[in-house]
Amino acid sequence: MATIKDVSDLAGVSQATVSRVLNGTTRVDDDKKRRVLEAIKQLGYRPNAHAKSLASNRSNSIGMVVSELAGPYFGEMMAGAEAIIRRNDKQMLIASSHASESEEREVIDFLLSCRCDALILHAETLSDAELVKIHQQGTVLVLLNRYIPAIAEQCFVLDNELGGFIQTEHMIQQGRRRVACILGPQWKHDAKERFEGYLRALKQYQLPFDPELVVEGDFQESGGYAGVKKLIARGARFDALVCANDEMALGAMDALSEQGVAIPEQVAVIGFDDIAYANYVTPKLSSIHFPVRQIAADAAWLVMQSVYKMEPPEEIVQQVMPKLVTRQSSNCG
Amino acid sequence: MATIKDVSDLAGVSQATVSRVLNGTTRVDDDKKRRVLEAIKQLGYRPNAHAKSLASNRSNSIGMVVSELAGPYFGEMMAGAEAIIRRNDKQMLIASSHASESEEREVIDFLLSCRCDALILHAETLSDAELVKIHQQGTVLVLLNRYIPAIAEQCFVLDNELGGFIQTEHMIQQGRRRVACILGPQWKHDAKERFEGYLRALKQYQLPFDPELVVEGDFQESGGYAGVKKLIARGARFDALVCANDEMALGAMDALSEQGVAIPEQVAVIGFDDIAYANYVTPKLSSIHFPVRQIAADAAWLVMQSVYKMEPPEEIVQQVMPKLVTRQSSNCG
DNA sequence: TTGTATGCGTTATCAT
DNA sequence: ATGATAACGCATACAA
Repeated sequence: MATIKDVSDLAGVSQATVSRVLNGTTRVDDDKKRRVLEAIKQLGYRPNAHAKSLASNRSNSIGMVVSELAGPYFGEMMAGAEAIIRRNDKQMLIASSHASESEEREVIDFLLSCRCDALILHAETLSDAELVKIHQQGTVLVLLNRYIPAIAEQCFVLDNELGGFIQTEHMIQQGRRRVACILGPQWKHDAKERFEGYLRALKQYQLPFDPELVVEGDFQESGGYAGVKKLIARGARFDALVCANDEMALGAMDALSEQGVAIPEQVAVIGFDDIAYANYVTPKLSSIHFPVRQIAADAAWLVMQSVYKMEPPEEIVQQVMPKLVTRQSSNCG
Repeated sequence: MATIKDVSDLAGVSQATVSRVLNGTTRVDDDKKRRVLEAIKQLGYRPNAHAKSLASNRSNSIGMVVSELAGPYFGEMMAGAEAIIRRNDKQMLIASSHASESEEREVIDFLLSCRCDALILHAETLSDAELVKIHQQGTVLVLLNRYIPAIAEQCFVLDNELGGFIQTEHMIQQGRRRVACILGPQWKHDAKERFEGYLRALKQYQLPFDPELVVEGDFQESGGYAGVKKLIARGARFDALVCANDEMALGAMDALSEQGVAIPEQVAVIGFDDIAYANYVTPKLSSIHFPVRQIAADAAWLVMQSVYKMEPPEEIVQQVMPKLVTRQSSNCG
């Protein structure tokens, strides 16, 4: 592949001049400029990004880490960040960690090797200390759906506990008294917080906590399906089902239908995240709205601002409040 | 950030020696090796990927272009490729084109600037000639869901026409005679081919083609919803609905339910792609199985093979046959 | 086994 | 405005 030297030779100018017309740093004689552009086209020249980064100590790229590349939640997250990054003519490098600690460390290492100008992380497994350390070593980083007091200014979060509370409270206000719950993996911060919200709601409305009504899932459809099967197998009786995310709620609804349980008449169901498909199942799924796309976009803006001095069009919101979205599955359709 | 020189200084060896223990190219004295590793840890040294690529003329990265980062179809595609790439210790760079010609060209340019060792493309807008040209210029590239005779060995495809035929035939075999169809954007290759399959099925079963029964959508849920509204508005009568993808089918089912139309009793519905959610809507959606994840994985293997001489565990399949998956929406639940 | 020296393709700092 | 030339951080051929 052609180099800048090939271009300068063909155009009969110095490498420096080629670099100048490429980057527009200094004015260049119109005639020479034409010759350079001509040579570039003729040779099919493309600047080598590696050489550029090496020389300029800027990669113009933002690294992003998500748990999975597939799935509605992370899809929205990636899309939200990318839109902003691309709008500002930067590039985004995406890597997935599969929520494994070793992989999470590995991909962050990779992105640091790429000398990303900043990192946007959905880090689930790394310790607070480890993340703080990366930040202290001089890497600009932003955290999604995770709060670490020491670097609070870098965190973008939804109040998961309140979300869990709202879910549960909604069920109770619909007149339900035996509210079952399918939890997310309890080692995950958000899953745990959502569970805490569930507990607080029960307490506030003076309903007894019954461990028989609670099962832990994996945030996947299959986990929700299995969760309902488990509840039924243990003979649990419930008239409402709070799910820690929408995907499990879909699986749960599938299992309930299979058992001939009417939703919401016999069991009201509510999810969390408000993914697009919540609106396309029958009955439509009530949920807690989690504006992931917007949050990720705001996170990207924070990076644009602190690294490249670009100004965001509106205020950046780092703490967003969960919002109840009622649909048919909780009898409000 | 620390450089290789900092490490060699601290360890009291030459830069070359550090490079050697890093890459394991030559045997290094155990003691020196220890000192180097110690220095690396102490300094928190991370090799600069840019310098590495520049010096070795290898980036160890595969570029991937998809139309969107969000959505079940591309999510599966990315996940399928990434799994294989990461298993072989290479990295994947993802970029999205939003199915716009200028953006598609732009992101490919970016990936070429990154000197990716190969490209995996879901290219919808670029001309055959343009893609062939990239290939001829020496870039290893692989095409997903697109067939270009000149570089057939680089193409991974599903027989979309046959898929469209099977969809339609299935409806007819269910005893339906007025088969409506919500098309994908007709400038897209796959959407057009699927439509051709629809037409062939009608012909083969001697059903008249009625333009009133056909609307063009945008491959999104909202497009499917709007499509049904349009059909109803124009007074079209139909007892089956073939949708060019699942997402439009979900939107269509939503619109039908809203109108009080019973699925499948009054109108049978079938989608295309067999996304995960097809199994979680009510009634469950019949579809054409499109193993995107597997195809993308195979595509990645082809790259691994041709660029890095890695051997795939099984045979790489570049042409896959569409497979009918019957569920409740077509009365086969 | 180890060190030295050169080159990779740019940008940036000088002169001119 | 333009041209040399020295970095940038690493791999590698060559010498020792």
